[in-house]
Amino acid sequence: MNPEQFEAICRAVRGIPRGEVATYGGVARLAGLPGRARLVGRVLKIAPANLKLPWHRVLGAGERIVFPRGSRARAEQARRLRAEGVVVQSGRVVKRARPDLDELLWKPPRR
DNA sequence: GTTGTGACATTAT
DNA sequence: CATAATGCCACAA
Repeated sequence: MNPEQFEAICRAVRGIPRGEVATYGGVARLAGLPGRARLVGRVLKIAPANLKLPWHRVLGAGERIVFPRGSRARAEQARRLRAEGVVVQSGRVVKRARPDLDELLWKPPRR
């Protein structure tokens, strides 16, 4: 990939707020590279750690962690997500830290 | 140049 | 739920 694409993808990933998540395909689209989900994965893999990218907020389709069960990365990602208040169950994000729209509409807490 | 692999996605069966 | 077919394309062998 060229440097611009690398930058665009890093920017998109950096743009994911704490407690929120995005998918590889979604990041690709946000980066202006629709259909290039694989490239996003590659960038996250080769991105130097000093960039401090919130890679743990990037998930596979269906908001699933893509790393193999039992792998170190798998556990690490779940750990980091939970540290932000995200609910992860069997490798899948069940609930974000901040209430989503559906929840607000279904359960308006205040009067 | 060809092939296999990979931090993926989408659609169809 | 699972598997397969496609699309995508960088990279290493």
